[in-house]
Amino acid sequence: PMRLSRFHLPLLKETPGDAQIASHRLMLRGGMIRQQAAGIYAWLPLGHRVLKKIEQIVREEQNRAGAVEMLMPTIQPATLWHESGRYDAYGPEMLRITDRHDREMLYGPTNEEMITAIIRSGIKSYKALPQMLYHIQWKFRDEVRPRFGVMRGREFLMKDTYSFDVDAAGARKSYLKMFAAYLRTFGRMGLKAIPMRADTGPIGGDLSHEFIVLAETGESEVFVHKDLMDMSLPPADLDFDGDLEPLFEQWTSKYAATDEMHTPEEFEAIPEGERMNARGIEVGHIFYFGTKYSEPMNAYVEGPDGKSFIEMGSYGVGVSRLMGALIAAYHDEEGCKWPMAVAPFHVGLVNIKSGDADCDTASERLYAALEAQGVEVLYDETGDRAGEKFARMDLIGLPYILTIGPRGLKDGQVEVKSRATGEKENIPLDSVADVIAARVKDALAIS
RNA sequence: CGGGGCGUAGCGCAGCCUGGUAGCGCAUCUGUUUUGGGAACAGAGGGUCGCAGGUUCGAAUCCUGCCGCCCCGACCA
Repeated sequence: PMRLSRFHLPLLKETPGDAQIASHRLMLRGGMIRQQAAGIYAWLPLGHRVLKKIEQIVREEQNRAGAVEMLMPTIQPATLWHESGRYDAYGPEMLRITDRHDREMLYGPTNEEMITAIIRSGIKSYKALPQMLYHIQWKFRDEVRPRFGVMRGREFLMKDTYSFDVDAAGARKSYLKMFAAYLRTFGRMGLKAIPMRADTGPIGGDLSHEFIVLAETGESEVFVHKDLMDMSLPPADLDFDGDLEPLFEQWTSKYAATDEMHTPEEFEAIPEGERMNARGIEVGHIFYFGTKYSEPMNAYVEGPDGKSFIEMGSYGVGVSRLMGALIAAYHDEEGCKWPMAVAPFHVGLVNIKSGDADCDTASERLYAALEAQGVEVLYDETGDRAGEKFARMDLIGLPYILTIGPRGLKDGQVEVKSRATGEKENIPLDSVADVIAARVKDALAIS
């Protein structure tokens, strides 16, 4: 709960010249981010709240799937990367740093090496496997060309999970858990993310998928079977330890590929009315890569048949990029239209005539009542003009905008506007807190 | 990394070609009148013109070098 006058919310009426796409434009105009260098952004209070909401949904679904949270540092020693051979292989995308003792360090672009080192020193027996660990941490990749604001930043927040299994069959199970968890994660945010087969590199097999949200401004071209658009999400009580093969089969039997994995003959075999050609944003990527790191880094377990290298997979979600994808999916000319699950506040409360004793009293009471019910409220108690207040609320895109003014108050009514539909209704002042609280709970319960 | 463009007040821009006291709109501050969907009027404040060097009596403007940022391509959570 927050009073607007105390919140740092620097809005821009005009669009900064360097923002080319809607999500970037609205994040700047809505006071969510400010650029500090090419591809590097400060997260202002409003943007930070959304980022934390996204992060929390990702976290809950990881936990549900049985992954365990930890936190690895952003700065890593180069020694680990020499072991895997990637220090030389990674190239200029990796930001290399030298410390005061002339030691080679780097700002982590990913964490396979570090987590492998941690596991190899912490696990000796095959009985300790499987394990799945994740963290949500800032990464840095010195992209040749950062662009589209937070969609392709150099610094970005990523959730990365790593799985460790005794054998390939176990690794497949871990992979399927993350596959299911990702479907739920993106679905809960209101995004339709479609898993698409991805390049598995030298490992081969069918165990790499990109999760792609369809959006006009997406960076990659995608080809999908229309049926995938109507697929329902795995339920909240999905048994992650049960058999996930049918679910995997259901989602992967229909054609879905990005341009680099696209096979036109196969796609054109689908009846024309069922084909879809669109653009998309990659919000997640899962890999099974076997012993690619465990072998060079000598991460093994002892089993009945002697020692074996640990079978690994890694699973990434672009948390900060998701915020851009969400705006791409939910906005109009006036501003953002946040789904309840990721909205920075659930409702905006507008006192349209602050200074008027009746309006002030009613607004303060409603503010307190909503807060008491756990509703997150941004309360505009400023003396600005009505038009500015409404435009501001539309721009930042909170799901409900409650307006208290002399006109409605005369009849004991509060105007409630849904940002998503634009519909307005009047609700009695003495019941509006209950009604709205119930709706917010409802919207959040869809998970 | 190739190609293109930009850098002037918090934001959006003009001025540069043709050198001569730094401009406009929005925002901000003060006052008055307003107040139910981005108010009106009056006044005010705010600038190392990206940085450095050069040419010139004089440089935002011309020349050289550097830095930063954006766009298009090749590459990627």
